[in-house]
Amino acid sequence: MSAAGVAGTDGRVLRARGHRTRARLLAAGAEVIATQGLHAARVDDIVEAARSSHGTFYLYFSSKEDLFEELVTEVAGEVRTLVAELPTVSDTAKGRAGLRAWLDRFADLYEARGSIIRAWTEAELSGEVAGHQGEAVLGDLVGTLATRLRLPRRAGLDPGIAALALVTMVERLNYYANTRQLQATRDELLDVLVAIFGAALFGRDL
Amino acid sequence: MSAAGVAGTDGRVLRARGHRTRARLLAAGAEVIATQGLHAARVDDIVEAARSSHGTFYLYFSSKEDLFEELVTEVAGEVRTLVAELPTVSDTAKGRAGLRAWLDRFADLYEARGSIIRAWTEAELSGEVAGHQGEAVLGDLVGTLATRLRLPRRAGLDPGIAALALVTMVERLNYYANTRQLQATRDELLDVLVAIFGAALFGRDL
Amino acid sequence: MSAAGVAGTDGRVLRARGHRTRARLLAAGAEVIATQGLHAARVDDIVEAARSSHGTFYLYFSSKEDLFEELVTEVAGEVRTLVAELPTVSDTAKGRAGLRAWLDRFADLYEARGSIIRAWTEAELSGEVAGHQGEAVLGDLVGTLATRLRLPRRAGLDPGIAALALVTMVERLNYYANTRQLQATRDELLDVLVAIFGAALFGRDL
Amino acid sequence: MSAAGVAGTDGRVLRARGHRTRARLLAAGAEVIATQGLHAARVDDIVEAARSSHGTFYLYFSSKEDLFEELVTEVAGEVRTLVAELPTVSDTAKGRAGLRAWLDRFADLYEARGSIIRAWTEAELSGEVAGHQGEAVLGDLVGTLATRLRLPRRAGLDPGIAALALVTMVERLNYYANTRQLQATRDELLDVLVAIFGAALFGRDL
DNA sequence: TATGAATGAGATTTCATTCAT
DNA sequence: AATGAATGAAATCTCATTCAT
Repeated sequence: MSAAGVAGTDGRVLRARGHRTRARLLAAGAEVIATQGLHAARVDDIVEAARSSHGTFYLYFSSKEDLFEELVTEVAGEVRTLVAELPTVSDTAKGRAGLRAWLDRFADLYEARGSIIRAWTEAELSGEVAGHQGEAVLGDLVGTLATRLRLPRRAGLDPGIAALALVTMVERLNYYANTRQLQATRDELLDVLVAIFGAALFGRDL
Repeated sequence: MSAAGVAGTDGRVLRARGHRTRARLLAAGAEVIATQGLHAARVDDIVEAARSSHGTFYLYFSSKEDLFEELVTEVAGEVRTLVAELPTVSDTAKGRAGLRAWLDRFADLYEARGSIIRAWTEAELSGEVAGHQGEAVLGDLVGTLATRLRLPRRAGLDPGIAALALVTMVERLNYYANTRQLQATRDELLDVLVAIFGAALFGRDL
Repeated sequence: MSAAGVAGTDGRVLRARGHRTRARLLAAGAEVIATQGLHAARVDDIVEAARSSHGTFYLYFSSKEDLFEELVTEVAGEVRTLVAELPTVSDTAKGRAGLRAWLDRFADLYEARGSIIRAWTEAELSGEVAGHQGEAVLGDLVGTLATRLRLPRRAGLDPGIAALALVTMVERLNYYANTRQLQATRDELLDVLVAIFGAALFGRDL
Repeated sequence: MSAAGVAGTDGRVLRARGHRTRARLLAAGAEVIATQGLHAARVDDIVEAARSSHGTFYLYFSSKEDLFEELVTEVAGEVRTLVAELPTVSDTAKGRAGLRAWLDRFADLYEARGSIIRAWTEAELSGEVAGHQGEAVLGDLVGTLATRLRLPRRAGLDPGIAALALVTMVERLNYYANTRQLQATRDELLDVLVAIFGAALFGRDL
């Protein structure tokens, strides 16, 4: 989406200043939601963090949900991009290194955007936001994994379920690492994920 | 907790009718929270579902959060009981059968109580409820798993992290199964979980 | 009012047990009002203090105000009795001693009943209770004082106003003494009151 | 306090319109509290009297008590100013005239602000408001009186108690005059007060 | 005569959104 | 393009009073 294409609520095409203000509000929204959670985040907090005002907020977003969906769309794009770059994983040193590198990038993304991802999951579940980008992105990720990871078929397992199992494991482990409920270094985290992936994929030792 | 020991907000000991009303409110609370989420659930909805009134609600609970914590304590007890019964898993048919049976019971519990567990996780994270039973129960589960599953040490992996990874996988897979984002039979679910556990624990093929 | 004449809300004549319960509620009401003030005093507190119940409360009093008015009537009677015993004050040692003794009894009464008297004043003023016994009792006291104290007429002063001035001084000084805003012994209190009365009445030195 | 320094609940600096609204709410609050008393005064009444709304009310005050404390601070300032201007009273025509003039100003202040003063006294006593400005102001007044009135020491009276006695007399007499429980002209009121003060201070005839 | 459960009107407070400048 | 004042619907919680036993 090019900057020129972004418009305010009423469809006006925005000038430079407008873009900056809009971006400030988005960033403030992300920050406030990360800190306080989606529900506790009040428009008041967001405009204060953005050093803006209520009136201005509604100049750029039609509602609080609107801003949130915008954030989700942003993050969904980033996730899709990352998913597209998931390497085909083979049972070689190179294959493992590629997987580890990819999981490292995922961890980076989660560190930066995890709060949005979490809020998004919760919100979609409770039906508080309209779209269902979440399911789509998740389905995308699971589908790609199921394909690229070449999960063995011989055991009669559903590769979709297995892929989902592994995906959620990755997501949750990053979640706990970011919420400080898990004290672990990035390397320890990746060690465990790669080991379990490896065992699941190639039947290797843990 | 014997019935005689349960009391209203002000410490009164309740009679039979009181107990019934209180139980009705708890059940209604669980149902409404399951359906709408903790935030969207209004006291209004709960008392309506319980065919009771605001005044009565506050006779038994000091706030919506109070009722919720009560529910959480209930569920936490059930989870702890189940955790205590986690078998030691060995690489035998019997060991796998024991694990599968336990995961089946976990799935049952999650089916019945998952909505509370989810709301609880979210609420604790955003600091909306006082206690931290969630972390304690999770730590309990992870610790028990790390011990009983005899995760291999030779790979230099942190057993705590590995146990957490497996636990979250179990929890999330049940989550998606219950929220209908995952269409899978109970058997398909257990197949995948047992397979990944087996691979992680004993280095076997998926 | 004889015990036999006291009845419950519905006009029933009460038996011994009923009388005791009613008395317990009255005493509890006085205590709670003294401690927490009229507004903060909830029926809940009163019945708890009386080790009774809501249902029982409304068996004896038609409302919270009803109990309060009963208390006021009681106190009003005590005040009237005391007022009736106000001695004629002459400018002699005996006259002063009589005045001092009477003020001492007033202080006793205020110590015991001041909280009711205060609540009563406030409530009547804000129109929260129906009756106007307060004004009547005050008028009675002022009238009696104006007569018995033989306030000098020659200065052209209105004896009613002067009597009111002195009465309020007595009431407020006791008030501050009882609310601990004034740290004074009973003797210091009486010294000041007698001195100012004396000066006002007989033009003597303070 | 300059207008620029006054802010809403959240510390925003207000513009002209905001100041007007805030002032309207304060005035309405004073009026409603005067009429109905602190307890009976509902936020609803206040915003209606101010032709404003609930939301606006809480934009400027964090609660009903907050508004009330603001009023009290205002009045406390006025009382302190008046107290500071209490003249040293000597036993001369000029001294009496000065005292009378001061009592006249006190009566004016009480006429305008008495309702606040009364509510304030009651509220502080029952612990419904946080501050204890009342005791401080009263102590101030009593201390100043005790000093400036040169109450005779020879009688062995505590000047603090005597000053308090006189102060309360002034306050209460104004109170009864304003609540229409005392029908008296301003002059009659002042006559009595000056006379009793004079008698107390200089041992003169009433 | 006593009890305690149940009620619901009414009060306070919050906050997304709109309005006026 | 920006601001901040104003709004009011909706949610929580209290408590005097009534009901059922």
